[in-house]
Amino acid sequence: MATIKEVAKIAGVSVGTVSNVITGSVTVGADRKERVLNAIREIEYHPNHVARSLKLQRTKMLGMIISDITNPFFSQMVRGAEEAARKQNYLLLTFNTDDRFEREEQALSELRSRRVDGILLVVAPSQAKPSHIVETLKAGIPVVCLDRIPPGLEVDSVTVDNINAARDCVRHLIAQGHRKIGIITGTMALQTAQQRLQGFEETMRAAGLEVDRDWVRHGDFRSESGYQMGREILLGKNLPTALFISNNLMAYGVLQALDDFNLHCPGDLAIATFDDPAITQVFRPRLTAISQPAYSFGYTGAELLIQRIESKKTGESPIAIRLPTELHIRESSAFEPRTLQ
Amino acid sequence: MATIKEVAKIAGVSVGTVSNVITGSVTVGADRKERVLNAIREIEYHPNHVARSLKLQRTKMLGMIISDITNPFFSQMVRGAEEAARKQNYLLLTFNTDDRFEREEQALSELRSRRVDGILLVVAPSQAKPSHIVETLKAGIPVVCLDRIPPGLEVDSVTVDNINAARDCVRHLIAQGHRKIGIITGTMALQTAQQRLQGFEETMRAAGLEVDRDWVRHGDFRSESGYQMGREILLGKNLPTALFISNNLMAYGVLQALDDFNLHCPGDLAIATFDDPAITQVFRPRLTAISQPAYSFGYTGAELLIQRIESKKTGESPIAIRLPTELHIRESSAFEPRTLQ
DNA sequence: TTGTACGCGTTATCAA
DNA sequence: TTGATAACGCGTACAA
Repeated sequence: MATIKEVAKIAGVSVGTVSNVITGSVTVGADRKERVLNAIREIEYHPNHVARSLKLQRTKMLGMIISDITNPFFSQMVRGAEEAARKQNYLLLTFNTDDRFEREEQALSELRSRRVDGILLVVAPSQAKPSHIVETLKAGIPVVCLDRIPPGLEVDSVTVDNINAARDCVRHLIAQGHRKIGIITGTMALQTAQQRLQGFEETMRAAGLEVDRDWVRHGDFRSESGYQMGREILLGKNLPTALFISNNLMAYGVLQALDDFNLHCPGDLAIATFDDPAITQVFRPRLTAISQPAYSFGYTGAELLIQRIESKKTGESPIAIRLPTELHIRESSAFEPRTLQ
Repeated sequence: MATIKEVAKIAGVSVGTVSNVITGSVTVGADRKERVLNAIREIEYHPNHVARSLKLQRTKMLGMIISDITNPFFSQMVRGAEEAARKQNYLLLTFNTDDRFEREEQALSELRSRRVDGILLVVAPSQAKPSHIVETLKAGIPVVCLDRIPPGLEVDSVTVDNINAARDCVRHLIAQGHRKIGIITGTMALQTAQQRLQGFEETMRAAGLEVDRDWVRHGDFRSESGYQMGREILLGKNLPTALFISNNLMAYGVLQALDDFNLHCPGDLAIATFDDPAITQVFRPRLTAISQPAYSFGYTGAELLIQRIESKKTGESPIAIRLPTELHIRESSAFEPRTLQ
């Protein structure tokens, strides 16, 4: 690998001059500049970013910790973050935790060793105090939490209003004619799951509607749990006519369960869900869904993070960005129970 | 940020000893080791990986260049690569090119500056000679091409047998009773697109079936092009009964087009496609699809790449790994034209 | 405007 | 087994 020294030798100038040409911070005489540029091209010199990072004490890398890139919600998020990052010459180092706390700890530790300039974090569920995050912050590494906020932590964040989104969605189900409505929650250790449940319960209570205890099931945001909970509900004696499901993956699981029983949506069970990836929209049933601005989560989060990094303001009060959601009403939430047909 | 020097001072030993404790390469006396470990914990020392990289001349980072993480095919691939990488303590630096050649060049250049130890590459379509890849290889940075092989380049690769996969799929359509079959190809500058078309044409010819020129459309692997080509075909006077589509995204586009015309699959137009992401399988219509081992592309590719890196065998003849595909026959390819009902 | 020399935090070599 | 020290490649004072 060519070094700055070799470039200097070929161009017949000093390393300082080459460096000045590259960074552009200091003006260099036109002739020398020319010679340097030629030398760079000649030996295909690529500035060693590792050495530069060591010297400058910053890597121009952002760490990004998510649960699973395979979930369209997160792949959109990563895409958004990457785009915002690249625009300011940052690169992304991505980790999947599968929502496992140990993995998050490992990722954070690794990222600190790698000396990333900041971290985008979708926290994993946990009962433990988020001391690993606190320590990271204390070490002067900015962290922006995306989608979820760890309980009892003051930190920059980009979120949505889960309570209101859930409320609107459940109201819609009621307006459709549904009275017997159930819910599959996400991992209850997560704030988002709690809030979606809260929105559901408040709305049902306000409408004076009973919720059978069998209709409230706690999943973990993965499709297998949706499948499992869906089955359990369908095996009950008293069936709801509609289900509010706390994310897309679990909704797919429920659809799978319906299929097993040879049941249909919405005829046998109506469904409304969080998350609304574009790819599913050409298929049937069309899902009534609360769309979250997944891409913006990443984009906005990265922008905020970089701002924090470059302004070096530590100890500021946390910035909390709220992004809007939107309820898309489609066929899966229709009220058309079989018995009426 | 704490340094190894501070650890040494606190533990009352030399930096060399601390280093030995950390890397574990040299045996250190039990008492000193103890003291070092305590000091590390006390000041929360995280070894500076940047400095280590500079010294060791390797970063334990892999570059990964794909077209779009948002496509489930690639997110699976990235996930696989990440898992294989982490198993051997490598991290992934990911780039989306949107299949644009300039972005690929930028990415490669950036990755070389970052001194990644190797690169996983899904090449973008291009007429140009892949000199940027050749130069990278020449610089001693191993590259493994995933899914697609750039024309005229000897390089390690992980691919599938596109010709045979397409052949099997088209044979299935014929066996179903279809005689009027069209195709939407991918970007024709890409080997995969060419091969899928080739498999299609060979099979049709072998079966003595005519292919209307209007039924052969060239897309670009993105859903918009599937939508566009789908519309054009549906607007024609002579309609095919089935369409072989070269990837998942374009298939969604075609479904969208069918929807616009209030037409149904497979009743009005049967469909078979490349790629088979799990999430779509609970929806209708169920797509007849050729599943590719997306995860394995990444996993196997990363393993191969790391092997190359660590064995340092340069100038070896390229290794070409072939992964199996599988045809999943579902309802979207059924032969049940409306006129017969 | 240009060149020299130092230091960023490690690891490896060598001598003790 | 341990400690001192020389790189790794770059950016940047500082001197010229």
